[in-house]
Amino acid sequence: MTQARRSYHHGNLPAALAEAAARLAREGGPEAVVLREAARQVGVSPTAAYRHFANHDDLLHVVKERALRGLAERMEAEICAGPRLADPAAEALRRLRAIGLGYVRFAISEPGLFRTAFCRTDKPAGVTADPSASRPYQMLTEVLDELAEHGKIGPRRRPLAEMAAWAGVHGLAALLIDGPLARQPDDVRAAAIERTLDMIIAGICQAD
Amino acid sequence: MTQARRSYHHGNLPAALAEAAARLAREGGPEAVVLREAARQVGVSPTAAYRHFANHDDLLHVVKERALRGLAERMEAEICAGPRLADPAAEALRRLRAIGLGYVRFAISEPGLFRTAFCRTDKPAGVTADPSASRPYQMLTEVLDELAEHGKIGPRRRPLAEMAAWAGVHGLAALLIDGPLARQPDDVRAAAIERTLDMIIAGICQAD
DNA sequence: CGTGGGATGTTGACGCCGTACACATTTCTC
DNA sequence: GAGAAATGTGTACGGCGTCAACATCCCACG
Repeated sequence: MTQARRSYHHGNLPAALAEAAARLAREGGPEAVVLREAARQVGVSPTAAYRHFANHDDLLHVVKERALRGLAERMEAEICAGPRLADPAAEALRRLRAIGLGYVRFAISEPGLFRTAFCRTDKPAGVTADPSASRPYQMLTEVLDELAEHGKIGPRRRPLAEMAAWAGVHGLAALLIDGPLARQPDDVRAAAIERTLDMIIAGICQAD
Repeated sequence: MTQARRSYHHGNLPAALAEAAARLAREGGPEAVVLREAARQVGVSPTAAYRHFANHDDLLHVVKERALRGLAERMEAEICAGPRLADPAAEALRRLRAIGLGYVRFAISEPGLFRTAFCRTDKPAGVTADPSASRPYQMLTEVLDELAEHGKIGPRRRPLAEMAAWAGVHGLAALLIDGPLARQPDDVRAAAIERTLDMIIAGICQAD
């Protein structure tokens, strides 16, 4: 936590502000990222933020990038968590499932950050902030390529398979944190996750 | 369009405000729904709105319900558009696809309203505003039941199939209007829609 | 018919927000 | 060590949601 500073200068205001803003996003989603409140928590005047962020949207954008990074890390963790399988096709399937599971688990455990990761900002997603340029997306592509090699995905169906898979898990996450599944008991939610991941895998893995 | 009123009393302020707010949502999404602006467009003082809406969130909630109704209508229209097929299983599949198509087409043609339909509001979705209580959802359930009857969906896989299908189209819509697919040429977007609907149908229709 | 009360709309104010501008302080560089 | 560049402050403006007090209108009841 940030404590009262001794000198006129803060020392590392950009990082401190970003951290405070990220905390706000974590607890209340993108709407809760309020520049003045972040400055308040850091113990600095509101206008000080403008030395390091162009405007409110810029600050939000930084938090968004951070949230996307958190999502990516969660997904990677989920992939590494499971045991590697000997059969390459089975291993690819395991990874595909793990990627999806990491996605929705992050959404569930950090709904505020998840919503911030996909909130609209004026500034377009930069290289770092575009999920389709991130490491998990690369891994998804690799996994799908492997499945195609092993004949699990027909060549005509291979293109855009990442988008279809992404759509599935993203929608699932949305239903879980904001939609009708948010108000369901845990066992129902878990079953819905299983059912949807099954749908994605079966729907992705088709011959032509 | 609303024109200057003649008398002190407006005549139908609630409807006029809701309409103005809906217009704002249509053009700028939920963030654009600002009470004062709606009042301005109707030609009334900001506080007049408080005679008819508890607060800003209440107004937004009304627009949200309206947007959900628009989505439902679009889906129904899409179902009715196509030719009825003789084979009942094929007909059910056609409807399933039409439901999904209506969903994403509404999102594409009315992104502001679509985002408003699923934006967070303090007030929980009432009976009218809960999509899972709406007519299209009922139709989705019916279609899935039919597919189950005709053996296209295994009994163990039938439960929660609506959630899986919903997740798929909802995520697809999100990717199309805010995500990476938003910045793609039309042919890529169309292909992504096809690919994802295929995934959903194939993923839903599985034996146990 | 007229009058009084409830419904409806207005004015003014408050505190919050993002943000611009001028100024103060510190730190860095030559 | 002096000036320049970087960093933080104070003040102010307009916009927002919202409240309290007041104005206007309409209608129901005597």
